[in-house]
Amino acid sequence: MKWDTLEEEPCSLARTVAVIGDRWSLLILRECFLRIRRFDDFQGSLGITRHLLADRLKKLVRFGVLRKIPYQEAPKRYEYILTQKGLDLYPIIMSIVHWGNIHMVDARGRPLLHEHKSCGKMFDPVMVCSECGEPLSAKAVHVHPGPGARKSSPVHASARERAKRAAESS
Amino acid sequence: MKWDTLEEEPCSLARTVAVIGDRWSLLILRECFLRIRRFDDFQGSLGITRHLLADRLKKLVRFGVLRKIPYQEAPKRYEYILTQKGLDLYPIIMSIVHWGNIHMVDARGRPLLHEHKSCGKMFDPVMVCSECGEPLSAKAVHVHPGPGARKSSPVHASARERAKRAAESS
DNA sequence: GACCATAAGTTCTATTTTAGAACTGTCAAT
DNA sequence: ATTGACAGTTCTAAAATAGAACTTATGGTC
Repeated sequence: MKWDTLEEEPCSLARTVAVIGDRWSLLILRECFLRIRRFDDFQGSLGITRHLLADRLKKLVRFGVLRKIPYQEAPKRYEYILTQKGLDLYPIIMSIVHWGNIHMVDARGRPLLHEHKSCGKMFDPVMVCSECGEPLSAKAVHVHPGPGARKSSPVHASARERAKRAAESS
Repeated sequence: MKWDTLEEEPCSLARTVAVIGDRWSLLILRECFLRIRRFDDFQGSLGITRHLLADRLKKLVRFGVLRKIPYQEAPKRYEYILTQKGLDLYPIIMSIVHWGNIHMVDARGRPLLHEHKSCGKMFDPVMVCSECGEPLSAKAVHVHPGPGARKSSPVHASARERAKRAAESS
């Protein structure tokens, strides 16, 4: 599968993965949320090769996640800042950080703590239902095909076929 | 940077990216949450090469995200199911899907809709503060070094150096 | 008994991507 | 005139991926 076929999949996860589904994009975005904006700062803090950094920044700009803003003329220099579309990635970044905090920390504990300015407390992110406000778990969610679903979704094709065969043979 | 150096970074995001930070791992996990469990079903629904699928499943088992459970003897066959550690990835998957629903859908609309069984309504996931329950935004969060932080964090090294130079020259 | 199917991989080669380092161009300051 | 900052580009070697064929174990069919 090529990266550009991924963008066209009838699946919101696949399309998002086409944008952020590689390690460097996610690490670059982490830096963006930590107020890093310039090429050499990304390069220095991440240890990414300059070649790949240029490539990934270009991709994130192309997808509208980052915007190139000039911060000086002569010589013309740009910095990369998050668009609203990019800022909306915050729940993804935070849920990734939170999972790492729970499952991947060593004996020394968390590398970073997060303070919620509104309430002044150190917090963890919690994902809740927009309708009832209760915390979400995989088991409490049922999936339905939406208007953008593919007629015959490939997602369950072979599992469905096995189910059909089982039904026929009984 | 190698994948295994990523696991040891003093950053919960980097460590999580070492586990799920490639397109196939995320797509495999999507299938897991849609109740796909078997090798050929993953292969058929994703179109991933068998080689890479075997490799990624092995990695996810190694990290304790999936567990191999025998479902028949003679010949011995296994299926892959999510551990609790794997189930805890749900907020990550959901926030990725949600971002795609908002920013990457075409004219036809969302491929999938989600129903919250507890309240019976179609919902979107919302990330809130564990302490006050308010929705989170990047701007309302302040980051502090935690107990597992590196002494001299490389994260802001060059930005800090620039700040220092600016201070000295003024 | 020979032949086909199922399931879960493994092996092979060609292509693509990435790592690592060096190089380019523009301007400012010394 | 030289040095340094900044934002890239170019180069080659190493690693990862795609795509297809092959393997192993078993059960069922002609």
